[in-house]
Amino acid sequence: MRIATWNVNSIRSRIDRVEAWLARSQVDVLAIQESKAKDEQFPYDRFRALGYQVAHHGVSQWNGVAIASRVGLDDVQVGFDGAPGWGEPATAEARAIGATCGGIRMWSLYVPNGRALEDPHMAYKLSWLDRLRDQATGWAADGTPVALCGDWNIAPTDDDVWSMEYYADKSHVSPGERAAFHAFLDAGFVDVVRPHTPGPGVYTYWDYQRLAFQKRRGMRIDFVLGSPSLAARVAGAVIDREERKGTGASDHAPVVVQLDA
DNA sequence: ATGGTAGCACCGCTA
Repeated sequence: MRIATWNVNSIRSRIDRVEAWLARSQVDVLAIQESKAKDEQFPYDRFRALGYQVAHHGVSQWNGVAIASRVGLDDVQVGFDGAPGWGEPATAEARAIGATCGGIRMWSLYVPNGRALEDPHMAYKLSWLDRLRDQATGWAADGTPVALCGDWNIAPTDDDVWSMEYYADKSHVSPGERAAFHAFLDAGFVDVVRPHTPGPGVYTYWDYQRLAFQKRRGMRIDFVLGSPSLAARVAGAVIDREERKGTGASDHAPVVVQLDA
């Protein structure tokens, strides 16, 4: 079985590329982030035509998460208990959806950006991650294979950014964010991609600006964190940077994990 | 050459 995660940066503008990528990548389950669509705008039919069931959660033009599966899709959960909201008044954003696909408890996660170190969005990001870790620990407690897939908006080590000088005073690399990410590892989750895609200089995201992709100026911020029983089944992983090329690409590359059996 | 992109919805916001 093959699972993947991809921040598509608008499903409506990217659907042709997503369709073509599914056809050639042959993934069984795809966690999608940043659909930038409400449920009624999501192109369900395009996925169905390829043999995938889809669960999508989108409430505005921002955020939006989905799971597409051709190995079953059951027990869909929108959001997670205790997830903090944003705005005034604080309301839950469309940043998490879970479903059981082929025996794997899949989660598509779009972690809040943080924006800047002193921005209120940073506290929201850290709180959101703390609550997620608390919940995810419970999901995996009985040995269920859990895959926390998504855009984490954190570069956990210096090797995960093209320049620490550039990011020194910016979000994504701060000690607080890295601690929030590391807390998942402490809870038993494993970055199942890194052993198969060693760095430095290996990224999943490149800004659209300043020819970042061509200059190899990226960040590794998209991850599949597996519970121990999932991690034990990982046979390989790739970051499909070919998909970042050409006109009409998302600014994120898909990340694919091959599982035994 | 000291700026550059992209997407959505609206003329700014988010990334």
